[in-house]
Amino acid sequence: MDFRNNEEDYIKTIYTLIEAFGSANEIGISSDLNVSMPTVSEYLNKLEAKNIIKKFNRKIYLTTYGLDLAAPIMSRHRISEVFAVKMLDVPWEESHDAVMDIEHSIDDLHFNKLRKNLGNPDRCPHGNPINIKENPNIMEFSINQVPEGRYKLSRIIYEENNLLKKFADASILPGQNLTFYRDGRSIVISGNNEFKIPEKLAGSFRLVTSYE
Amino acid sequence: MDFRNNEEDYIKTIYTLIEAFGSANEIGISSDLNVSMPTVSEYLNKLEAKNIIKKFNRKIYLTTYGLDLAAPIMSRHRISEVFAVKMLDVPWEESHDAVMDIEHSIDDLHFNKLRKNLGNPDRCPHGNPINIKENPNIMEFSINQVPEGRYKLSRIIYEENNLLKKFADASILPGQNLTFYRDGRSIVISGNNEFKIPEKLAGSFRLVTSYE
DNA sequence: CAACAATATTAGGTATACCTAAATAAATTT
DNA sequence: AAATTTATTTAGGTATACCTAATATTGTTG
Ligand SMILES: [Mn+2]
Ligand SMILES: [Mn+2]
Ligand SMILES: [Mn+2]
Ligand SMILES: [Mn+2]
Repeated sequence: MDFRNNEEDYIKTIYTLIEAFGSANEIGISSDLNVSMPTVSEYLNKLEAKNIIKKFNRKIYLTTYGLDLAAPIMSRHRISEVFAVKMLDVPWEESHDAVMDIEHSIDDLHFNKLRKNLGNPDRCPHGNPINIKENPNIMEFSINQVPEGRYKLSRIIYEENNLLKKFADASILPGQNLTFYRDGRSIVISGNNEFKIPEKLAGSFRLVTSYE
Repeated sequence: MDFRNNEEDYIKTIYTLIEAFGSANEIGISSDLNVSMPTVSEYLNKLEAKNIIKKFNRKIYLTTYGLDLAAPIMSRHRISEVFAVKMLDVPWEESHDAVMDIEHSIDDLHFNKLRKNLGNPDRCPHGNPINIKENPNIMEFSINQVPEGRYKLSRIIYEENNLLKKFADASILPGQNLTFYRDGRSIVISGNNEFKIPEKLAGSFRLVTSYE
């Protein structure tokens, strides 16, 4: 009876799952928001009735209206993460979890001031754009689109704690280089050290060609 | 169905009313928190059952335990106000209202980091101490304790929007000088301009002798 | 001191976001 | 195709913080 998610949390989670993996499903939402499946099912009905999401088969998508709602939500989330890193001394890999209350507690007007006073960042600590409607104009690929090799990490879309920790431990933050190779249904990534992640997560991190 | 107060809000409001006026009552709490009288009555029963408050006649006080709870709550509130002024460009007289969500959304550990990164303030923008258990060792008086005349404003405990605005408009912020005289049941205060406030509020602002 | 005003409480009800247990539907395996 | 596993929904219920209308209590004052 402690954490209660609100509409913004549902939209944020759905947006992120779609951006990372193409669509969202109820299991993913349930595990990201730490609520039971019936709770998700029920909540999605509300979002559907409000024309925020649409389901095809069992895949969940945001409507155009839903995307319009998502833009400022993602922006507030990502500015909050920059704030957490710069003003609360939170390590970048923990910043996603650290802001889950803050992001709802400041309005857009004040978030703009905060962003300015933080030096006008345009990416969150994980490399994701603060303005999702701005096309960053970068040639980004997800791991399943490119051959094994060496790349620069552009961003990590699905900001899951354990995943982020692995990157942090290997000193691979956005902007840094990594090498990867496939091992069956897994992907082995190395920076300062090596770690393995399931192929399912491949869509979540985006790479650019490394010119170094 | 938008704003919902939680236990911290009730404790903060009760603490403030007691500090400003000696005790709290249900009407004061109701108007400060914008909730109906039955809601207050009901909530106070819970706080009493939890040994946080105690009623004598109709006057409400915090227990020792309640005061222990109030200390970090007031601290978070007041650090939030400094943050609002410095990082969100909020005018000092509006900062109290601006932080009503923020103050609940950051834990003590991170509030300490924030405070440090804000330059270790020890007062909120209204002059009130961030650490309420530290005795500021200042000879402070409320208006009903001193003769008419010229004083330095030390702090404004009851941070009510209209009240703060009057001080701001007259350019009297904590640390600045004011002159006052009595006019029946009102008090007339002047800084850059003159305004009148009901005697009831006298306890809320504290003065020190001005040496200028 | 009765009358009126101010303050507080009771009674009965709402919305939101949760939950467990059980049922159903869809996708994978044997 | 039947059996099993995975994903989703239904049914029925909880806690928290609110509300209005009505009633009771206390304080003030003519
Ligand atoms: Mn994040
Ligand atoms: Mn991020
Ligand atoms: Mn305040
Ligand atoms: Mn203050």
